Amino acid sequence: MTTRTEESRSTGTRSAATRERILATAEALILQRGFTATSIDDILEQAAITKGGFFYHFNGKKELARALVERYLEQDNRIFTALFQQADALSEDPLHQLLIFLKLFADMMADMAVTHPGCLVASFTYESQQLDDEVRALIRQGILVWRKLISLRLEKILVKYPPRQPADVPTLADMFTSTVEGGILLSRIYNSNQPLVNQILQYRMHLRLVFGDL
Amino acid sequence: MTTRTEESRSTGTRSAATRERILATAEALILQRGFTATSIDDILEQAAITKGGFFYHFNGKKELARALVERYLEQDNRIFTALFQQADALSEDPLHQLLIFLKLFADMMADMAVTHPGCLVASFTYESQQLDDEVRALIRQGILVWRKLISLRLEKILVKYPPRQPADVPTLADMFTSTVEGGILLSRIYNSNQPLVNQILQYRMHLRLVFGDL
DNA sequence: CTGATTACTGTACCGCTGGTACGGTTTGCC
DNA sequence: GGCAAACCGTACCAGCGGTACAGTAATCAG
Repeated sequence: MTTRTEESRSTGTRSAATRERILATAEALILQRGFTATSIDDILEQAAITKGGFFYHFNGKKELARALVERYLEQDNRIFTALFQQADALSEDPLHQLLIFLKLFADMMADMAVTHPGCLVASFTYESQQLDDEVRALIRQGILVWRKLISLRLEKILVKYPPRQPADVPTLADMFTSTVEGGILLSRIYNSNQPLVNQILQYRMHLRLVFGDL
Repeated sequence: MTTRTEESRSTGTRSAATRERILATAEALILQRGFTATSIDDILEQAAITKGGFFYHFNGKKELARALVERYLEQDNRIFTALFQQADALSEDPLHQLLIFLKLFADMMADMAVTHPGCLVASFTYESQQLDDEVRALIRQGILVWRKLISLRLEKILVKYPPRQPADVPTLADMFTSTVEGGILLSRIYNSNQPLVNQILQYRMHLRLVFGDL
């Protein structure tokens, strides 16, 4: 009955696979419905696991939330790192590297089959009261990582390209996060990835204008 | 016991006052905790009303949501209209009018005593599964109004100011919404209004750069 | 092959709360 | 003083998060 998808043969990875199945299912459901609106029973049903099994892996819903945020930030980090590596391989110039990264990112969003499911960080931020301080700290940490990622590149760019207007690096870096989160919201409302893609490209144009590349 | 705050004497405005009290309380709570996580009982307690009284005014939680969105969009509209009127009084030039509007808006956000409570539109978008199609339509409608408001002004600007780069009006208009929503999210996470203000001003700078005002 | 450990299943249960319903009571108004 | 509108009080129930635990299947060490 429990249609196991037969991943992870051999070693003791069975546990990890189940855990991952729970996390993936929970993330999808929470992005659709929100954290509070997603019951544990909902997750159990879709993940084809029993309550006992669930509580074997997680002590409760809050610990699930914690694990979800950690997983999400790690995933996100992997994606960004990969895209930056690609971009860095295509140019030596710090400005062009960042511009290429943004183009690659926009392309990736455009190529998504379905509408962007949303960002767990945003979803949790709007229900932060239901989560522990620890989870909130994790989220803030994640945002700061994104800020740092872009900031480092902006600093390098500043050295080479005098900005057309005085540029505040943290604000310009935060603008990336702001653009993505705002774009995702628009995409959810318009039910299409296009707005998200457009906003990312607009942010890209902003950087080009600020650093006199146009 | 029921500490009525003794507003609205005389005429049959008692009902409207109660209704408004419920709505205001509900909005504050929902922005803090999220829609699903806000129980009717929570609202009853803070609004000093009983369950019976509540259901006299609203058929249920979903209808409350509907009323909240309507109220929110109306409020929002009033604020934007007022700021635009102020801006239009200060300049004849379409570009400068929009720039002044953005400055006024940024100032308003900066002057808020507490951290921006969040946007109901965003909050509901992330829990849209719990709402009727009607509410979702309302939200989309609201977003489209904002787009239109800015688009009309951008069109006028385009006539006078040739853009430095080909400008897509809807995308540039959506960028306002995206900036505000993204900024609000940042402000919630950083627990300060500054990021929101900074993002609005950065959007303002983007427009200045695009339309060659710098 | 065996036995121990891990990784679950299945079931039964509990306290609590969110949402609904509705009969009764107060208040305002002609 | 009578009639609506506005509001109170209470009762009800499904469903939630969480617990407990006995039984069973998979995995691995020796």
